[in-house]
Amino acid sequence: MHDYRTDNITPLSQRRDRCQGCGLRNICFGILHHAPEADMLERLICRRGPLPAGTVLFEAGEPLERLCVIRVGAARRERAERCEDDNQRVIGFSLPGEVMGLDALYEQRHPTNAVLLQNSYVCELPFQSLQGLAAQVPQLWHQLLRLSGDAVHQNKRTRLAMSQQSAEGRLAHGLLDLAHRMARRGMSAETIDLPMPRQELGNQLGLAPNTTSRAFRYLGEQGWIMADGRQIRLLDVPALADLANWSEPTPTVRSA
Amino acid sequence: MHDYRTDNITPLSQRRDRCQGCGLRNICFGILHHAPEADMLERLICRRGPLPAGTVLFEAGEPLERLCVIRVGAARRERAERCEDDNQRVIGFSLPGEVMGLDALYEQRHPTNAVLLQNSYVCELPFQSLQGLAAQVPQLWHQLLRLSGDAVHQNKRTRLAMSQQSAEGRLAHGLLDLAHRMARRGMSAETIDLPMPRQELGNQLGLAPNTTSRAFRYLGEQGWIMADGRQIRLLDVPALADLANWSEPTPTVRSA
DNA sequence: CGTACTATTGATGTAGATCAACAAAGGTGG
DNA sequence: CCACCTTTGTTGATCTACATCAATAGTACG
Repeated sequence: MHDYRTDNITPLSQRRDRCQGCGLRNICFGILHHAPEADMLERLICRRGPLPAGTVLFEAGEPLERLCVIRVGAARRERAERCEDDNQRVIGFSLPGEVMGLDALYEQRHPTNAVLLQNSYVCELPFQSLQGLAAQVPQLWHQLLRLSGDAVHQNKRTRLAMSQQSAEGRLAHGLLDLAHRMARRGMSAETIDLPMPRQELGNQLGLAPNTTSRAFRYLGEQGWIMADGRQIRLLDVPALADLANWSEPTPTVRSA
Repeated sequence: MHDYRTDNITPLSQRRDRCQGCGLRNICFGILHHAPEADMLERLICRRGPLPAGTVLFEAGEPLERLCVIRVGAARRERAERCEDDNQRVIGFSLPGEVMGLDALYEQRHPTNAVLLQNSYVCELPFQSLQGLAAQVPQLWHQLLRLSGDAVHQNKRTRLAMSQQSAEGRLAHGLLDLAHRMARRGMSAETIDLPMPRQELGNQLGLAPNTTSRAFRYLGEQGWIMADGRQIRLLDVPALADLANWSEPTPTVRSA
């Protein structure tokens, strides 16, 4: 594993395809689309890729220097300490378009590792520069706070599901969560391409590998989902939502 | 249950005891202590109390109008929908000094109810006004983002504990979490006065009432804690931390 | 063609939910 | 003051969901 920071940097001068699948739209969620400040933000962003699976974006304890958004790919967030059981470390996953690094603000250093699950393209944004820009565009602060606040809420809900649901319910919750988050970014909510092995998904849901397998089988047998390898099709979202005690607009319903 | 907004409002003109156990210090965490802007923030804050236990501070779906900080007391956060099992609704607890409402930013409306567990004193801060002040003191945005980001991380950790730990481990985690959060606000980390019934704490940890009781007994028998009613003394924090797979500075170690 | 890694399936044991009874504490009204 | 009820906590007995152990494929990759 080598330091990825030195390779695959696309010089800014060569890339002016703003908002074209890059992190800009994701970070700003449309706020700056047509503002002149969008250009300024654009200039602060640094794109990197392709980076191979396994690349460490940042490690726990590292000082927060930049926010990071995956353009294409996915990452796993994990605790720093090696546990006896190596599988008990996954804290969560980061999908394309989701801002990574906000949870580092409290201590000014990253609380977890971030490791790429697939070959990925990422955007980076020095936090210092962002602060500078935000001083001129206060809405940017508001936007970051929105994203962060949402993450709080989502995590609370998932925590509730984890502590109280059956294995099948957890899996349903996990799948709906992924679909929900992908739908937000304009990706298909019906067909999920799991960026991680099934077992790792199960593990993050607190399930043993074989329990995960059985839960997948169960959902398939009920006709709620169609699973083919890592391709998961959600056939009956309402049923899944019911099973998972999901209590918000289901993934197919786009939120504003 | 009546609308609490109309009673027990202390006119601002009568209260100039700034930073004296009020939410100001809590929200600003010392940032504005000596700045002239502290006065401005001070003027925006509205204190209320005493409010009786059971008071609904806000309900899910309500638009976000103000942030709220408990000065004395505690609150329970719960889902809006009535489940078959009424106990499966607790999302979390809010302790004195913790900002409530940031999770409402994404949708601009509160995702959960907030109900007082005890007779409490609270501070309120209209979000509009806060935005105005933050425009002049950008550090305030940063501070809010810090708090929110920290909440994200804490919730992720708890989620991990919930999904993978034994009953005793969960309880240990829950107690350490409370102690940790109280210690941050300068309260004792050794002796916890549970603001909620034990069973409700257990419930939030995904434990049945009788399992909660047994877990308490176990921790007591090991000599890790001394429990007398709602008074819990943490006798062996390292042991608890080990059991809970706690992986951060233990409550007695004050973080900067 | 072997060595990982990932997934499936069966057999077994156990942690904890559930059911049920009871005890202690706090409130309320007579 | 005491009878009464509600809330909260404890303890035992049973039952089940899931972890665990173990074996076997299927795939990918060197």
